[in-house]
Amino acid sequence: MPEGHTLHRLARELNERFAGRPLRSTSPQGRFVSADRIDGRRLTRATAHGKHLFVAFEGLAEQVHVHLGLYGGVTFADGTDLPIVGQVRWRLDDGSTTADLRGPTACELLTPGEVDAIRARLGPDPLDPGADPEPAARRVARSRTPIATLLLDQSVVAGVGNVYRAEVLFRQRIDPFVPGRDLAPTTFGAVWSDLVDLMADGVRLGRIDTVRPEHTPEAMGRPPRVDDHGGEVYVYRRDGAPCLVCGTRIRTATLASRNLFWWPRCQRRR
DNA sequence: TAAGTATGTTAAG
DNA sequence: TTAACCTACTTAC
Repeated sequence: MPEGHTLHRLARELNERFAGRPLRSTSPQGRFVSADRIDGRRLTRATAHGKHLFVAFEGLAEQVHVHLGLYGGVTFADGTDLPIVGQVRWRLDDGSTTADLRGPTACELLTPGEVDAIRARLGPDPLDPGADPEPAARRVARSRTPIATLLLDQSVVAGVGNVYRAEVLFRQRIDPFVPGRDLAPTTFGAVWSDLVDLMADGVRLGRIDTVRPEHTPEAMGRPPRVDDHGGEVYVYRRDGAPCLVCGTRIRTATLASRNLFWWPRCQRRR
C-alpha cells in the first residue's frame, strides 16, 4: 500500500519501536547482502522522503535505502526467531519485536553521496513540514504535460501515487488532461494544500480516506461502501459506479501506463 | 497450474 | 512505448 503516507508512517513506526536499540539484522532470503553490516548496531533515525525510506545506524556512514515499489511492505510482530513466511528480504529484531520487509524494489546500503543523489532528484514532499512547493508550482506552470501526469512525476511532487492523484484532482474538480501551464494561477496551490491535508490524514489513519463529511454514505443516505483497498474515496477504482456528487458514471483511461479515474462532469476546472 | 492484478520505477528499444 | 522486476493473492481453466 505504498504511497508517500505509507513510508512516513513506516519511518515513524521504526523510530518508535527501534530507535536507540541494538538490533539483529538478517536477510533470510539472502538477497540483502549488506544485512550483516547492520547486525548489532543501534538504529539512530529512520526518515522518509516521498516514497523513499532511509534508515541510519550508529557508527555507519551508509544508510539503508528502501523503496517498496508496487506491492512491497513491512510487517511487525511480537517475538523473535519467528518462522519465515514467504520471501523476507530484511528482518530486524530488538529482542522482543520482529520487523519483516517483503517485496521491495530496493533494499540496499547506500553511501551518503548516493543518498543525496536520490533526494536531489525528488520534488518537495507534502508530508515534509518544511517543504517549499514553489519549485513544483514553477514546473507545473511551465509544462505542456497533463496535470495528471505531472502529479505522478516524483521530481515534481514526491510521494503522490495513483490514488492521491485521482482523488486530489476530483476534490479540486480539475480536468486531469489540462496541461500544467493552462491551469489557473491559484489552482496548483489548492492542489498542494489539499495534498498536505490528505496525506497527513493518511499517515495518521494508515489508509487513504478522501471523502468529505458531506459526501459520506451516511450523510447522503446511501448504504455504506467497502472499497477493496480499504479507504473511502471518490473515484479511485470506482469505475462504473455513480459519482458521489452528481450521480453520473466514472470514466477510466490509461495515461502514461497508469490507470486514471475521473468524472468529466464534476472535473472541469482549469 | 497458470494467468491476472496491485497505491511503482527503471532501462531498453 | 514496452518489458522487466519485486511478492502475494485471486480468478480462470
